Amino acid sequence: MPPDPAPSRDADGMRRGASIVAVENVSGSGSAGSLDLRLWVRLLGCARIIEKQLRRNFQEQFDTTLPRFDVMAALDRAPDGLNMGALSRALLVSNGNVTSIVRQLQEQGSVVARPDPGDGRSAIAALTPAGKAHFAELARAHHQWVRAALAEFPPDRQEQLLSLLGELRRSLLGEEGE
Amino acid sequence: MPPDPAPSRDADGMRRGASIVAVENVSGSGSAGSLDLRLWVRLLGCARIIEKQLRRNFQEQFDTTLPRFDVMAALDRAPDGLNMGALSRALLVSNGNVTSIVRQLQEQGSVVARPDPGDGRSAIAALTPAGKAHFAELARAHHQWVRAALAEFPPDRQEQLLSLLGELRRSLLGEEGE
DNA sequence: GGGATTTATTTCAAGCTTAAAATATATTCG
DNA sequence: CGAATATATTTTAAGCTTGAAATAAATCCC
Repeated sequence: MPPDPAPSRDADGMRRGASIVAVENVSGSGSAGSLDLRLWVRLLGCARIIEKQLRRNFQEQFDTTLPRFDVMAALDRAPDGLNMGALSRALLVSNGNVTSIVRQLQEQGSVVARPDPGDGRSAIAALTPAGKAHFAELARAHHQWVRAALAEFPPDRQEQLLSLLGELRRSLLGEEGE
Repeated sequence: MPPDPAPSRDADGMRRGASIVAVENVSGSGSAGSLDLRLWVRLLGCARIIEKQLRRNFQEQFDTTLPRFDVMAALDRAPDGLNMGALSRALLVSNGNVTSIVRQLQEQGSVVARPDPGDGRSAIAALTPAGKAHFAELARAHHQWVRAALAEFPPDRQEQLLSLLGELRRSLLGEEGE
């Protein structure tokens, strides 16, 4: 039998957070890459660092996942429930994806799905009381994790960044209101 | 037989790009949510919008994926090749993940793995000439997509955002050099 | 009413992702 | 040398993700 009870001293099965990072200064002219490429790489990198922490926290502290949290959050804001299509639109994920996540939540008792009286094709998913309570706990922890992640980044910078990202988002989407 | 040859008029199996978006103003005090939560949601949203476009472009125009591109990019910058561990560290993904992506690239002829003469445990992966050529094409397209995505966002804003994200990244990581 | 079309959802195949377990090869040091 | 330990990698189980195909129910319109 192996003599070490250590949980995992093997290779590194946990780092993550940047993917495209490797693209930094590739295919560009100089060694620094072009402005737009560098911006994209850095944006993705920051998002992944935080996302990774959140995912890990959800897994370790609540044995759940970010997508499940997303679905619960959407349902929490819809007291009368939502059908699959509405959930899919709210979360911007594919329809088939919602199916399996809702199934998980049903199995764990956080969600119920009742047939839509007005449309035989749809069922309406909603949080159970237990699900609502569970979500409240998750949301509190989630907010705390985000706060902790951004704790060293001063509020005035946060304001600036928020505003700049708002501009970016508008330019990425329609640019309506030019 | 169904009379329409249309590729897909069914439900929406493609939207995506924000996930956590649903959390906007949840569990907060007011309707706007706290600053840090809003910042996080917006950051993730922007990253996903671009990421999604890139992924779709890779799929549709080159029948490949972002992770495969990442591995090729890392190998392109290492003329002598890299072993799995180095790749895993460079890309910040798990070791097991690299294994399967490299396998795909080997099967498609873009990568070869030769045994490391100095270490029997390692094999060194490197781009083949065909892989190098293919990557050059992919990188050109990738840069063009990023440029196009950010085209409406003015360069001075890009500079500002780049710098602010640099600060954010530093604060997320060590904060070394305070 | 009833066929054609549209809409809501599920199922499916393929691929990414991780963490943990399993292998296999080095390295250390007694 | 040889056992203990460390390192490199693969395999595996579980879950997310998408897009396409398959159902099934509703709507349109002749």
